[in-house]
Amino acid sequence: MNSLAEENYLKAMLSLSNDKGEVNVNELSKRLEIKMPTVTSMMKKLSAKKLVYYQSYKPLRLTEKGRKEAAFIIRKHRLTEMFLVEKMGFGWEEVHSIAEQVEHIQSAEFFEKMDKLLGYPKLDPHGSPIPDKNGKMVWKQYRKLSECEADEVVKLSAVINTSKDFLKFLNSRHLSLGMKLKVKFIEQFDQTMLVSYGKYDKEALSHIVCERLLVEKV
Amino acid sequence: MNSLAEENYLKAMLSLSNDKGEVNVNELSKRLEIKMPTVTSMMKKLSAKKLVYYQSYKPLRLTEKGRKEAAFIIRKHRLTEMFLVEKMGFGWEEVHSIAEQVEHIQSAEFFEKMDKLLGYPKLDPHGSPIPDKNGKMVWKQYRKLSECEADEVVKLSAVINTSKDFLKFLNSRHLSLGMKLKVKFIEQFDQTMLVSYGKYDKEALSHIVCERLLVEKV
DNA sequence: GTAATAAGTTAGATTAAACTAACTAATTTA
DNA sequence: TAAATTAGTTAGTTTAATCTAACTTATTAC
Repeated sequence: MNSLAEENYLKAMLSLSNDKGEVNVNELSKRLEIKMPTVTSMMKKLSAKKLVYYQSYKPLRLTEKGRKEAAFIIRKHRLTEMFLVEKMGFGWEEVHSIAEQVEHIQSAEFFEKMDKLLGYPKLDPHGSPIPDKNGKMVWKQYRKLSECEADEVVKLSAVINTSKDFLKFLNSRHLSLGMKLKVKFIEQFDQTMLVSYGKYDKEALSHIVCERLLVEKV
Repeated sequence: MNSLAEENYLKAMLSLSNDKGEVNVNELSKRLEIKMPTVTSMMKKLSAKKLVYYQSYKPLRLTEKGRKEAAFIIRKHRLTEMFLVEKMGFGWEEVHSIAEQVEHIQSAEFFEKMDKLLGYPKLDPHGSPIPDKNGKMVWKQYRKLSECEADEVVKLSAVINTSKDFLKFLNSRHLSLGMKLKVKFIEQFDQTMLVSYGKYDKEALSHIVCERLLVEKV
């Protein structure tokens, strides 16, 4: 059994690891808001538990065991977010911090029940994939809205940032998943996009925002 | 904010305190399975936080603040048990250990939502009262089945022990809350009771069991 | 009412998970 | 390529929560 702290390291490692499955101590340190020496010593501990490959000054990698345990925590997190939205009536901007706590509950049946009640969902309320019971998780091939060109029409399918503030901002602009967006104009100067969707004809969305919106072909 | 450990001490204190609101270090130590010196030092800490009145060699008492915080944790525990049974399809024997973890979640809205979805229940699945938002909790005037006399007819309204084993035993005898029980005979030798209920005519229930069944007048 | 037992406390050690200060290795830049 | 910067490690400290051993106070039993 892993401690709460250990679970948080594993989860952060999986969500930060690149295509090679590598993470740096520094990145982990920033994400977890824990100083680097503490991260190093935890890596040695997780290495002793065969959850992480650790070699001094080399990038960190999860072992297969570590990756599975991390995926299972993310599974619990995302199932919880879905449950909170679908079964308990929360808004998508409210669920992250609750799920952050619920994900550590030790009870396979609890999450099995959620999964079943939700009808075995594949995506969470922010469009992120829910890992399956074997720890398998596949991201669809989304593009960032910021990478689209003028006149393109796309569907908003996921958001990168799940912070309350960002999601409240999207709510205030009546942006939600599944919506069709049309890029009307891109300001060369600062990459601001003018987008039409729903009742909005030329809504200005900053580059910062457009980089966090994942879209796919309609 | 109180730590997980602190919350467990507060909860145990409230559930163990007698009519005078007193608990002993020893009782707490046994309930929490934590050695007495550790309990003493935690009491000093909680005393510094104005949650407990502590004087060397005197019985322990919660302050009003401590009592409220303890009641709120018990509220969260019992709402969770009710939610697990009513909304997620768990059996009453399965919910204790999950609720033991969920009760520590910090999110007033989460438990407000549960409460609302459940229709503001007054009792949990084991017949224990759910403290209200002000920390008020009143036990109905139940008697133990073991205190009943032959020929009495009563209603099973609550159980004292919520351990999985005990509740599985009750399940195996098809005993559940709300059931009408008739005491047919009491064995003087060992206090075993022969009880009729449902399809059972003379079911033998040991003293140990009868002491854990709370009943009221029909 | 004293001796035995139970309950409670004090002192000091341990472990997990964090920190800072100081050092070393790797990478970037001029 | 040498210097500066950034990343990573080592050593030692801190805090929360636990423990054991030894001691003190309170209660119970004869």
